[in-house]
Amino acid sequence: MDINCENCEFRSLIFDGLKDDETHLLSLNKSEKIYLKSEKLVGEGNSVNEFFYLKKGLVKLHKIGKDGKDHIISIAQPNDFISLLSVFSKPEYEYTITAIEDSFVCIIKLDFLNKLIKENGEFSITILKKMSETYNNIINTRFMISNKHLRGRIAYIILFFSEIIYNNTKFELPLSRREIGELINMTTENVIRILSEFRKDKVINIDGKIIEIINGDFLKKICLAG
Amino acid sequence: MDINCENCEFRSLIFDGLKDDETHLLSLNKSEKIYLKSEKLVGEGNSVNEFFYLKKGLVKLHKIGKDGKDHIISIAQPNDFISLLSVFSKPEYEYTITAIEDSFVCIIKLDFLNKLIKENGEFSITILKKMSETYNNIINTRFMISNKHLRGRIAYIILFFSEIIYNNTKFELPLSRREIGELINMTTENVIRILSEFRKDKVINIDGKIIEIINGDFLKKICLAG
DNA sequence: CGCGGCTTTGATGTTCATCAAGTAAAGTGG
DNA sequence: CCACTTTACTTGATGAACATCAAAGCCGCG
Repeated sequence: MDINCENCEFRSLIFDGLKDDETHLLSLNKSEKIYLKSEKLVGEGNSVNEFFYLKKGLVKLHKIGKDGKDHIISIAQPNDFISLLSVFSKPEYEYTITAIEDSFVCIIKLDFLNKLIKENGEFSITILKKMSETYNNIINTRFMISNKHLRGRIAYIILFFSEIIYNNTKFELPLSRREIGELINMTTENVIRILSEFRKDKVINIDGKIIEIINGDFLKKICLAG
Repeated sequence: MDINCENCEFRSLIFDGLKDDETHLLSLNKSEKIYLKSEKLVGEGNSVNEFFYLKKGLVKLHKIGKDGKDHIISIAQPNDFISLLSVFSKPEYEYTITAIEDSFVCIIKLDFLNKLIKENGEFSITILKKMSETYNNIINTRFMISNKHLRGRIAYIILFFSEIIYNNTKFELPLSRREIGELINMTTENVIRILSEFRKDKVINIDGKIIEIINGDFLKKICLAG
């Protein structure tokens, strides 16, 4: 399981900036792990001493609201630093991270990462940029979703999985209807209602969790219109 | 106007970590400026080559949505790095920043800041932490607001200005009713309606933009209840 | 003085959550 | 492997929360 980081095919642009000796040290300070679908990587309140890098799979970042219901903050995909949100500001995770597909994760000791940042100026700039992008992405997405009507949100989420995650007009939803509601702020019933509506209007085909986009232009129009 | 950074009374914890010669260089690479209420510091699309640090006053970070309406993302207060959101990930600002009170700002050249980050490892960690906090704060606030009913949102915003910004149960709102709506996602009419309701119920006093909290416990209850 | 922007209140309609009820699917224990 | 329980999915009916529309008063400003 333990691959040398020098040859890691997944090594992101971030770690490409490291010097050879640093990359070698990285090999010694990381571990790798597979999490199965619905397995928890970290829980809200867990102490932060590692840094998770998603190589393969899909995870959700979520948190229980004061209403007692679960809310999904974002979906992370391969090459994302999935613990970026909590790692520098708090001693404990503010969110729970759960695999929504079988996921292959690279785990780096936080002490080592901090050392790298302190010693390698270029690397620290790269991390700053990546972090800024990650956060901006989340804020922009949440902003967009909260300004859409239900039909627009469903259109958005279908296009998100089709274009951003699976790069295919036909794909299997990694989330239940309830989870989709938790992600885009609507009730399970309405998720189903609007999916059915799109099916009746021949915008998509639905077969359980398999979604196929028939009229992508319409979805894009609805998504933009809000 | 140009004060040496060594003696700057506003110098935040961030810059306290600098070495003496770096602090001196900071003096040479910064300028200071006063923006009057409703004056724009930067506009969406402006190129990012400076870093703004708010010494005194209050600014809003906002952006035009696809609906053509303005939306306020967050309010920044003294000691905040107000351009933190765009500065590392994009060549242009994604948001507009406008003073909502007369504001005193310290402007640092971005080149110099990048140099500091590369050369001073401790400083780069401090910036990472500050950035993480800023972003987390925004995400948590937006999350909280979007999960509240209108009355809860108004209660929240009154408490926000009272407790976080002005530290006083009586204060002058720096925002118009419309802007409050833009900040907490509701229409101007409903902002007014619920403020009036709170006034009738003797929860607050209103005199134009002057708000005085009478029943703070009730506000806290409503704010928490959602 | 008149115009536009801010504030206020009331009436109306739409969007959406909630409630209810039923079917299908999936996990659990004997 | 089957009965049992739970969880996911689905549809319809109802009502609450909220946006929109309309109208009027107020104030600052050219």
